[in-house]
Amino acid sequence: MSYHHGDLRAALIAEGLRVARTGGAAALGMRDLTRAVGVSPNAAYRHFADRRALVLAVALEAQDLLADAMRARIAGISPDLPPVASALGRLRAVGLGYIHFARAERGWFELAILTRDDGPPGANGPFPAPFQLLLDALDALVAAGGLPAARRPHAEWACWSTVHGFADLTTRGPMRHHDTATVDALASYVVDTVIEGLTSGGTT
Amino acid sequence: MSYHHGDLRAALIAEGLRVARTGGAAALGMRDLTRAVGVSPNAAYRHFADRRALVLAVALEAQDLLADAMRARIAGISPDLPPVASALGRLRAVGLGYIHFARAERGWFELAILTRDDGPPGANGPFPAPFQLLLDALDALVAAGGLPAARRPHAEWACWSTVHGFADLTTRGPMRHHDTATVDALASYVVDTVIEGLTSGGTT
DNA sequence: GACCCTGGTGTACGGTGTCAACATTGCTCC
DNA sequence: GGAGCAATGTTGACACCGTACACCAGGGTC
Repeated sequence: MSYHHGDLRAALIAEGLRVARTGGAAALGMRDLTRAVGVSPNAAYRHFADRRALVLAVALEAQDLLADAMRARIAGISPDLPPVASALGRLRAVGLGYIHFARAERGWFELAILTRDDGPPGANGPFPAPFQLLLDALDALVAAGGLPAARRPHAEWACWSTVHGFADLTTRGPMRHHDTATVDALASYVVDTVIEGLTSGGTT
Repeated sequence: MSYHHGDLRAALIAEGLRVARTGGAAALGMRDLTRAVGVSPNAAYRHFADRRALVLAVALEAQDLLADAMRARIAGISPDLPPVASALGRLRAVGLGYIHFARAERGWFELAILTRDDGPPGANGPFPAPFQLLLDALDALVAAGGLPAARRPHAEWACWSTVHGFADLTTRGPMRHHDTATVDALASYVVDTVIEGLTSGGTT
């Protein structure tokens, strides 16, 4: 057995992703991961400051997986649709993709929404990919004429709040054990409700 | 010092509530709590099956505190308002009370939204008090004529998703470090947006 | 007074994250 | 090609955790 591992950092992240898929962040133990990779516990400290750093590294990968899932759903939209309908479909896809991923991959989702505490989003580096997809979808909706420009500001927070809240309620919360059909129907309803609130004339 | 404690269970919960206020659920350690109360670690096991059970017991108290905060906010609504405006104000108070509590008392909030996994809400015993407040507010809005009865079903999930999502985003999520004024403004905007989506005519 | 139930104590086990000191390897430079 | 060195691994230890097991103090009841 070779003394050096080759790429221990990558191996730990890969194994972390594997076990976190079903076990969530709690399954990412220093000793467990190093054991699975076939290395002594402290070897990990050559690549990660502490457990938290390792978890965050795995979380970044999970965030990419979430973004991929959302993009895949966006790609499934029929290309020959009128602009507004297309933009609306894309916005819906962003939300429903988020929700579907949360339910299909709870462990990964738990990681994906983990945030390192280094100020507001976008302050250090670009926005996280899933959030950027939402911003793009909203901008596209404005460009297509499906949303008045005056109502664009802060719309991302309304959307993200609803979608994220629904995802949380149906994974960790009280709707955890509801059957898939019910949850899917509710997801559509909930997403449509925010979009309705966004697009219809209001007070502010 | 008397051999028997008197009411160790209550003492543990009280101390738990005290430390969880700033430390969240993670601060609820068997050894820490028993130490603080002046008792041996294993004494707790006469009253709680395991750590999880203790945390859930404290969580129940926290849930009551959340409900109290929401009720206090509801009580602050001007009594001489037209019925619809009053009902709307009450619904808003439910949402904003939830959000405000989440931000003012993160530790307690983290506990309050903890759910034991015993089926859907209401299946075993009554609904949690905070959720019941939401149901009541929605029903009252229908009674006052502010929401068509046809649109009442499932409305609670749209409301709860948005409000809970916003609470999560502003406590654990990316808006964690935004200043209070900004968050307060966004909270109103977001809550109003769902209500708008609920009350204005839609597709379904 | 003998009994047991309730609610505490002490000790111990296996687990964790992490620190400090040491060993091994491959790369670089004279 | 050998010396030196940085990178990367290992071993051992520490403090801490949740918890199982055996034991014991006190109060209530027959």
